Amino acid sequence: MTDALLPQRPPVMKDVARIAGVSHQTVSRVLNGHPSVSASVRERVETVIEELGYRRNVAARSLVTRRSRTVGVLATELVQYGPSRTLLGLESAARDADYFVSIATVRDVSIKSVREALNHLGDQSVDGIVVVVPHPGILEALSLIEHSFPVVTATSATGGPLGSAAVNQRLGARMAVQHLIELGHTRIGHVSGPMNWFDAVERVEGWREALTEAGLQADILIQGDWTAERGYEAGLSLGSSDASAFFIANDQMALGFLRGVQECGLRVPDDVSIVGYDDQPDAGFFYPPLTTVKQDFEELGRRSIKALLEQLDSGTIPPKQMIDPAIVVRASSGPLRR
Amino acid sequence: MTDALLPQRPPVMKDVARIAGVSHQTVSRVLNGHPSVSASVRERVETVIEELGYRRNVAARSLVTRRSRTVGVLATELVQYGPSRTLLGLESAARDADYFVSIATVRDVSIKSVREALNHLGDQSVDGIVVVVPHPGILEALSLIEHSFPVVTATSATGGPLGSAAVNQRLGARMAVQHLIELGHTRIGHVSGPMNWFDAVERVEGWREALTEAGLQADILIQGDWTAERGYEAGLSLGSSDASAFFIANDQMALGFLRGVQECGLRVPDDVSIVGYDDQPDAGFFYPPLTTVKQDFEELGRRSIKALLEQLDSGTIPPKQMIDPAIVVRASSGPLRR
DNA sequence: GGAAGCCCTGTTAGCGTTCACACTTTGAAA
DNA sequence: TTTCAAAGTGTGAACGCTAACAGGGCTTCC
Repeated sequence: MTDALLPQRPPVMKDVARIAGVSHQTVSRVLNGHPSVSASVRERVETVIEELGYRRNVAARSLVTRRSRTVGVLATELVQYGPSRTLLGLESAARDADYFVSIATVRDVSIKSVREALNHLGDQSVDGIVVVVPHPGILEALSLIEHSFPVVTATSATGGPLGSAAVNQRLGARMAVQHLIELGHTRIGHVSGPMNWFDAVERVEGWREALTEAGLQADILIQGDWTAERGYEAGLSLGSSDASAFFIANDQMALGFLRGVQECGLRVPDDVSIVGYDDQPDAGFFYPPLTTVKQDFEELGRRSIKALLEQLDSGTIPPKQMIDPAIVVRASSGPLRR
Repeated sequence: MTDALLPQRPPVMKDVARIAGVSHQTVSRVLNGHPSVSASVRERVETVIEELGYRRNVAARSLVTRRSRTVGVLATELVQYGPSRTLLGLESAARDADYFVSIATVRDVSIKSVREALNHLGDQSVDGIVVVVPHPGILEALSLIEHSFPVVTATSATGGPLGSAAVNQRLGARMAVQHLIELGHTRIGHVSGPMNWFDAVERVEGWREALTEAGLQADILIQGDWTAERGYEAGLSLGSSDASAFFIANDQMALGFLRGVQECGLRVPDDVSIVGYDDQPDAGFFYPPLTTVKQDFEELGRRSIKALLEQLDSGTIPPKQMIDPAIVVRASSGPLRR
């Protein structure tokens, strides 16, 4: 009765219903786009909703529907270029589909921290999660831990039974190596990422395949860890190999590698050609500008959400999505000089 | 009765209560750490909770408490080094405090997109939000839009009526300039960020203050936009100034600047000294390694959450937190040579 | 010995939605 | 005319939790 004049309480469905002269259920129907509501009533209700600034209470809604319209993002290394861009794509696609995005990061790949992160997301009763953690270790942990929601991965080209979107990193690596072969190089080394990353494995495989198919040896392999520091060390130690070109698994390592190589007195690309991976925004301003492989990580995020929502709607796992890379040629790679 | 054997339905409070032989309210009390529960009952209930793997339903809880235990993060430029690190800190602090983190990004600074993001977070009835968007424009929009939850900013040293944590960027800029003055430089230029960023403004101010206090002119100012490309252009145009040293507002621009300067035939640091800002992970592997200012952005995130939760508990706005920077000296800065 | 207090526990009533169903009205088919 | 279906609308009961109150023991005090 009296509550008609208490503006401090946000309006609820009943308020809308009362003012529009209908039942709360009709308001609900309008809100959910139910077909059997007459046009005139629908319009009247919508007007009142607008006037009152009514917004539906998600807690009450998800209490009864058992859906939260929230997707969880399980992430790590959010500071790395790829993952952070992916997150951006995830968020915008989720918002477009009227979903919320809740994040949980893991600091390490232990079962314990994955379980904690999963519990955290589970507590919020997310409808599904997207894993932006590119370690097989995580997927293993995931398969060991019981969970009640669909999981989609947003990373590499391999990957197991889970629905996923992926950037075709193997192809990207092949393109990089192909480019070097076309320039006349025959001894092409690789500085890889840590082998507990899918991305690293895929890029190694692509490197190896391209060389083998061209009848070349794939025997100069240095394992790195994505950091510029490790790339620098690899560059310094280059003297012990006879490679005239290197494919480096990411741009940051390539940056360090460039410096290491140049400190040894070698010139890039005259003495050694270098190709990176990621095309992070400043790769064009390395010294010299870096030839690298570009991936659309934002698109990866968007497709992952799409795959997850499809899985949520249909219950079936949609076919894997592949996103193709492109090579960006700059000054760090050039023809072989002998 | 019969539902004791239906494992597909996740257990609810009543199930725990029944098995433990208490009322559901007692279970609730145990869960919420209410003092007046006897030790024996508490233990019994906890055992059952453990056995059943019971987890409390947040939707039901927040329906009645009108709190969601969720903090919203309003962010943009999540790919930039500072913001992405800040997000990491935010997430871990929030999780420690048993809060969820829900993100909403804005692509531009228009009132429209801020309102949309705010509505999005509001729909989820977040308890408060942390703004990681360093534009005054956003704060302005924020103050124009009606919102019903506390807001904390995580950025710069100035900032208005809102609670906040901040990195002391003015001090950081002063330290950078101080360092150059100590090396004997008297003509010190600055390449700034876009002036619609607090961070950019603060760094300019710090630069200006340090110079003025030393009795030096602060008249060589180039406006940039954080990108390496713009830094590169600035570096190329350096010829038209008589500066022997430059303070660059972030590392990415410094990278481009380095390259531009060197393309002009100048050597770093022999002909010109350069100091950046951020100490992003690969700054030590630029060519030459970059002297820069380090900020603990993760700590910034943590303190922001702390400030927000305090505000949530006490209702009062806690005093602003300041995080001090540190200078990291590398090879890109050296004594003045005349 | 009874009133008063405390500690612990249970009962009841919401929170704001959606779901399942029941009820009217209308129009067409029988 | 009667019958039935379909379209539109309303009613009541969940959903799983917490808040407020109510009660039953026990001690304590006059």
